[in-house]
Amino acid sequence: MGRPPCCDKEGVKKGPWTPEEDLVLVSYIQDHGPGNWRAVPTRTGLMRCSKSCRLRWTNYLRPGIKRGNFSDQEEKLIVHLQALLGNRWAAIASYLPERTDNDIKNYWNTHLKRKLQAAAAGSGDATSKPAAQRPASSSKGQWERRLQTDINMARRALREALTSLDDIKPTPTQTQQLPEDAAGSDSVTLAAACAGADSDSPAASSSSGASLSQCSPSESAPYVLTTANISRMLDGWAKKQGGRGASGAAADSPSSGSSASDLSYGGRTTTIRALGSAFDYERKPPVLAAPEQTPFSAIETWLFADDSSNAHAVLGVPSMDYHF
DNA sequence: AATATTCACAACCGCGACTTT
DNA sequence: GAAAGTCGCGGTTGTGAATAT
Repeated sequence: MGRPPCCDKEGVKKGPWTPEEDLVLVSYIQDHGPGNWRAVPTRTGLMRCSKSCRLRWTNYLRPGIKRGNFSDQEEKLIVHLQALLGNRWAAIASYLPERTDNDIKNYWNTHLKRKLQAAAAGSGDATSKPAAQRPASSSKGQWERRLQTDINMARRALREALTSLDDIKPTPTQTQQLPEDAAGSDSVTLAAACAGADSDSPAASSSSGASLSQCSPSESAPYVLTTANISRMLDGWAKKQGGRGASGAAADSPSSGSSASDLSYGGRTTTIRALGSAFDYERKPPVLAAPEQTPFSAIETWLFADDSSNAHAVLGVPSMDYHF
């Protein structure tokens, strides 16, 4: 039932977001939480379509997002999850809570795909062939059937990759945990907590933003922006500008805790000061700290458990034993 | 120094799935 | 059950920065 595109209305702004727009959006979500995106443009006065607002939030403004420089671990995890899941970026992103599906997709398209193609050309190893490179003529149903036969192969490859990283991977007790005051008394690794919401079913392969909300026992908790998160967000802008040789004055002082940031944004320079007072509605501690390590423990547990039926118990995902 | 090319990433678009009426 | 509305996903594009010529 065709519906008109949501963004073809006159007066709807497109293109890069300004800091002012970001602040308006963040402020609104701070008060109301994400969701009901349809209402966001009218209630905030933003001349953006609802889809654009949602995208901006989930891909850029949402707290807990790590930007830039994918680690070796993350890279390997993405490669193998892509082999396992195909181009289901939202599902892959649910295993990397700090990364957005868009980020992962971009990184895949710009770095990893090329890398793998070069590697495949060198080795001719068909087993490492990404799912995206499988014949496009395969229907989804056919692909799903192949998943069962591919899965052991992919798991083995992932196990090997992670085994080679044993020296640098965190111990299970070092994996990221939700702060007790935000997540309740149970310590739960993010990977496990979020994977529980993912379940790899089409209906549940939500964006990482949705996963966040599902991870939270309290609907509003993950979206509370602290000054630290906002500062980090601004540092991201500044770093980006600095990294690209633009006029980001804060580029060489990441996470400096400075109360003022000079930001070059869309060709303009904006100075934002005293964000703490600008975000007086901060009420709760950050739910997601900025961890240095990607949580692998649950995935590894699953991998090293030869009984694939344990997957749902370990990761909180449905058992993979499909019946065809 | 000027121009062309490549790279990286934010944002847009179309579609399918899901929900509501 | 059908229609309409909304949301989320994946593919693609546009643009600015970096690099090469």
